[in-house]
Amino acid sequence: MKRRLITSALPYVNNVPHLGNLIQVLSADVFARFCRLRGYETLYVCGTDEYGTATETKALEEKVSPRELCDRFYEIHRDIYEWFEISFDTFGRTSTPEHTEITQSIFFDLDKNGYISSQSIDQLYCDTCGRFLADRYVRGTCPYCGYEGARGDQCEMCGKLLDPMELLSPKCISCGGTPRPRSTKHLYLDLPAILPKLEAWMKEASVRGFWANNAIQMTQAWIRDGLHPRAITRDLKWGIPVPKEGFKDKVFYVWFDAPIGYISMTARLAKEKGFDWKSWWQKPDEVELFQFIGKDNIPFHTVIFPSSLLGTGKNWTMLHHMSSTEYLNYEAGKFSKSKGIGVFGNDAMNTGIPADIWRFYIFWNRPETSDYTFTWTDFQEKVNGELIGNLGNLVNRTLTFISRYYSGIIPEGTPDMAFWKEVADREQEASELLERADLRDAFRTIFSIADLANKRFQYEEPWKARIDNPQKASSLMRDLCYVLKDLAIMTYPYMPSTAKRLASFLGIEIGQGKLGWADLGLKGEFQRIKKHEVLFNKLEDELIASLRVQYSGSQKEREEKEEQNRKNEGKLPASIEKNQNNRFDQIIDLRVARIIKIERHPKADKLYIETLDDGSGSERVIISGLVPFYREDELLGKNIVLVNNLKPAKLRGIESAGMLLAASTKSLEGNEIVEVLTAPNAKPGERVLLEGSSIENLEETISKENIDIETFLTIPLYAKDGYAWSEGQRLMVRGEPIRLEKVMDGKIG
RNA sequence: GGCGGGAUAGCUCAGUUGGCAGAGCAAGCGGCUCAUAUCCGCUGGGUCGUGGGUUCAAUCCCCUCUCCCGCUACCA
Repeated sequence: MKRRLITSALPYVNNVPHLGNLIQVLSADVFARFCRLRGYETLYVCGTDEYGTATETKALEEKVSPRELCDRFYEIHRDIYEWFEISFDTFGRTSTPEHTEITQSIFFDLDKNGYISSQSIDQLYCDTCGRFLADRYVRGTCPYCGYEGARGDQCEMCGKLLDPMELLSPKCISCGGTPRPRSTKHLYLDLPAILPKLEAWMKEASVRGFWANNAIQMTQAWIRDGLHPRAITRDLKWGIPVPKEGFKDKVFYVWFDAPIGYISMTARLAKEKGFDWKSWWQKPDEVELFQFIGKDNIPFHTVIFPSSLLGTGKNWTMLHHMSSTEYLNYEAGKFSKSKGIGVFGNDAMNTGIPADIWRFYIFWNRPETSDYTFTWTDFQEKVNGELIGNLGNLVNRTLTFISRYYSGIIPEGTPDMAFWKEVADREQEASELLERADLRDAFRTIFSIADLANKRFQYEEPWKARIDNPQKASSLMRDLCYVLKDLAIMTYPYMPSTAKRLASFLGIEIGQGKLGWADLGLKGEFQRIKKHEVLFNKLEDELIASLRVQYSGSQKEREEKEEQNRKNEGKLPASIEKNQNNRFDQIIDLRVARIIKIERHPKADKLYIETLDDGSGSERVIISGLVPFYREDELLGKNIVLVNNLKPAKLRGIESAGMLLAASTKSLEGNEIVEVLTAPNAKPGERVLLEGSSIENLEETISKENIDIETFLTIPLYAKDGYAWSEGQRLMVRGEPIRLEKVMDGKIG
């Protein structure tokens, strides 16, 4: 029986985990608890991933050291996981001496074996601080709007995305000095060179370790699309120093050191407890490594980390089973930290709903094969229906019955072997599923045993039988007590507190040295019920309704939801159309502009760089992917339709301040036809409006803010009958509709 | 545009050596009453996204298309 080394994805330190993030940690916890109960020697390792730009920047903003910031967030994480009763053997962190030591030694081995190369790139360097500056560490004057405090990656005033190199009079934000461009060298992990080893390993390991389907697919896609050398160093302070001549002022890139955290956290625990970490991590014949992650993390665990280990030439304990889940979504959309959407760990704690209820819901619906949507209604239904209605009710009705009619003494009787055969079959099935870390199916199988018991309770009608046929009723109640014992054991990995309470009702205990997986079935003797009470209280409508409001998205989204509801009720389609037009008016600012200069993008095949006269007096540059469809001279001098308030974006290193509109369709032969919208009779700067709009009220309603491309794309624009349309109205300039010649019908974008 | 994933009952989702399509919840009906208005039984409900192909037989295998989600890009 191999020992089991279990890890869950290391949470990045400066975020508070939400329910979606918690799935990994909880999943590994269930698996670890199961393994211990079944007698496997088990080690569950997790901890915070702390190094990197994000932490360093946030610390700088809050004027604390990265260490202090991490200390604070480490506690937040630890408290949340503690509340959820995660049974880590260790919950460590990556900012430890052990981590540095092991990361560096892995690097030494890789370097020694020739898997490390180097390459130079240009970045801003601050002489005073003596270091290269990450994008966000530079501020200067925005070359577009003149704002003096623009950040290196984006100007907060005009919203333009920037390259730190284009800032006028750039300043280092920590010392105020003037940085200058300087070439810097970085180290690369030569993944292509390790590929043969990786492929050989992956081919076998994925089958033997019955990886989740998404892990196999994604890994194969990565390998198929070609691996490139990956930079493993960064010009930062908050990280592990690179122990190589010429790179001493650099640190390792987080993705390189983070997975090594699994190892170093084990090493730190080993030091405390007095064992050798290598007895876990360099014993592939004795140890199986199970890793629990989300699908976004797959390539790091199946390609990059294994490559790092294989490249050392040492005999590492490699990934055995990959349990990678899909996403948990929230109500209408996604869980999102930045937008504050969803239920976070601390929210769950504040609801007053016990951890085991959350654990129940997470596992009942664990997104194993496809995304799953958390809704409050669903939460309430599943908890009240399954957890309370099925399991809770079985416990309560059984124990109440025994205490009322048998004075709490568990009656003698003869087991119903047909019933126990069925129970044993399902227990066997659940065990097998758990061995494969199919946590959801195993959980549901366990509940099906409670369901079976409820059915028998109902069918045998002990409330009648205890008078007509006392022997039958006694035997039934005795069997049910044994079922409750089994349920207590089997639900222990999933809902430890609840399982312990249930066990205590029966006067038994679960855990190491107590009852475990081997005690399933008709084993042990019962005397009497110690006590009993309801396991959970129902989730009331009022509570759920108030939580839904409390944790719903932004105000704006709530309004949209209401609008959706109105739409579903099928009210007043006319007014909705009107709404859409208002939306068009409020969001999009279209202007005529003349192309006064056009050239090819030096680093792209399909892109033109167009300089425009947009009537504002100053020139404006946009990029368009029109090379396959137009020659330069066909476009030069044309009056095009410009999206005036689109957020700028970089294309192949050059910024585009807006976009022109073009219609496209497919010819009968399947070739793409593209036609730029033009307004030959208009002047640059003139507004393009929807038919029927008057310019006076539009000037008032138009948003001054730039919109992003996603927002823009929510406005339907299309070509029909040789005109450009939006929501049933034509686009007009100077009172004339915009005409198309080549693309009579098609999309506009 | 590329890659990946999805589309199955009103809702959330299962469904692999291809064989008349499933669960739970919701809806309707009936029963029981030990139990937290719970539990048990029955019923209704789906052209398995579109159009082709392979096959005696396709939700499943192959191709086309449409729509949705994620990532990504020389979309802007």
